[in-house]
Amino acid sequence: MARRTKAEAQETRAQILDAAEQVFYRKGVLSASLNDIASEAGVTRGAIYWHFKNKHDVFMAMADRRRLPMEALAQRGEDSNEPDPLGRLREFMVYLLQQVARDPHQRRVFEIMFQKCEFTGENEALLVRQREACREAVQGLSTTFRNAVARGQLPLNLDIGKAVTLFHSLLTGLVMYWLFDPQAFDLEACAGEYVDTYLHGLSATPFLRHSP
Amino acid sequence: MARRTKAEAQETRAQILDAAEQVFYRKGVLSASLNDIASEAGVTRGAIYWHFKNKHDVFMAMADRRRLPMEALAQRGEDSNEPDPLGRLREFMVYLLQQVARDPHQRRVFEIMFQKCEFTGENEALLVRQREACREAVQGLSTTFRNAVARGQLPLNLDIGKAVTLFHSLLTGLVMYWLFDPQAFDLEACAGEYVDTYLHGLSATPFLRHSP
DNA sequence: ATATATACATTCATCCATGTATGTATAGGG
DNA sequence: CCCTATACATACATGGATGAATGTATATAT
Repeated sequence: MARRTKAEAQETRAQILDAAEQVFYRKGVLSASLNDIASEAGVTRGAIYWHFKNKHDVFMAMADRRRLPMEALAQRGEDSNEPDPLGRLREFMVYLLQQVARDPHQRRVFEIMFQKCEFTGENEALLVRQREACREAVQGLSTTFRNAVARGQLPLNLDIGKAVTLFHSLLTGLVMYWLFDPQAFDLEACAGEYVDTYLHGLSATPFLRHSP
Repeated sequence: MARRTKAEAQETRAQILDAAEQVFYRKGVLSASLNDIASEAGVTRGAIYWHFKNKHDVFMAMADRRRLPMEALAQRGEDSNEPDPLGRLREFMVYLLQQVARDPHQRRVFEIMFQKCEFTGENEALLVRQREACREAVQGLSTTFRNAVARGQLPLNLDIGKAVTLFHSLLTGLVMYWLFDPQAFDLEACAGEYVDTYLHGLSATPFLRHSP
């Protein structure tokens, strides 16, 4: 086999990333060899080295590809014209949780990140990137929360920073716990209930308030 | 150097585990070689192979050693004579969170488990063990919650299973988020507030209730 | 006091993953 | 129609980690 057309080349690139996702999931990122990925993709290591610099490069590309398509959903609450920012927030949370429970792709990528990856050496770059992405998300969420306060959906003296921290912790914790032990509880069915408990708490709790 | 006394041998064993903790933290479990651990401990690989079967064995031993000394604290709420099970629960939660924030050892071990370890191949055994330990903990916590209900500290129709799931998710999420980005929030200072929000929510929320 | 098991250190053989260098057939531009 | 960059496959050199084998000096039991 030799030179393919450009479209075909992009196809093999995608196949390599698909294969990487599978192999990373089965063997872990560090334990997976480029040979494993190559044979899973039906190519040789040469193909991988043509499209990517090394395994780390493959890993970054794989992580990038499944960039949550949820950002759009999340940002709907940031619009100050949105009459129901809290509703959008709820939608987003439930959707995220159920998506993890339903979509095997999402689940695999999360599982790779949480359980099959060492964030060390080169890979620490990914941690840094995710940290930055997370901080941006926190900014956006803060806006949504402020909108909800302005619309009277949340108390005026709510400590938004702490609310966002709890938001993030709840989602992270539920996803991690469920990936850790899927039989422990039914994430898809109960997502709404957990989210509602959190949201209701924001209004009902005497905590999470500004001091003055 | 040659044969040491039994006490000295136990000392070198401990040194090896200390070194493993350091090296695992710096390089990740899989990336760390037994040479790294040996030189960090001031011994040769021979010593490690004497005390342990292989790297995986070292890893398991390390994980075992720092078995949370919190179990005792957690179990205080399981005693049906305890007049304030909810108080013990709160104590435990706050203690756990603050311990992670304060004790570098605890923090390192958690960070190794969450960020510097691939749960794959041999290491999956650890996941299984932790899952079992977690399920036992869930049993104990359920007892504590039932005691709290019996004492009138929590509503009668509280869905204890879901309450425990939220409990676990909240702690996991807060610890993970903070280890992921320690500058995002002050875990030590705010631990109590987050815990109180959760506990208050258990009573105040209309959710997490049994259907009948 | 001696023998033996112990607690390591040292050495060796092997394997496997990586990176690179080289080969090669073809797509696509001039 | 030809040339060259492309899209891989193949071959090779290297290094580092593992596990086992062997060496060795000394606790310790008898």
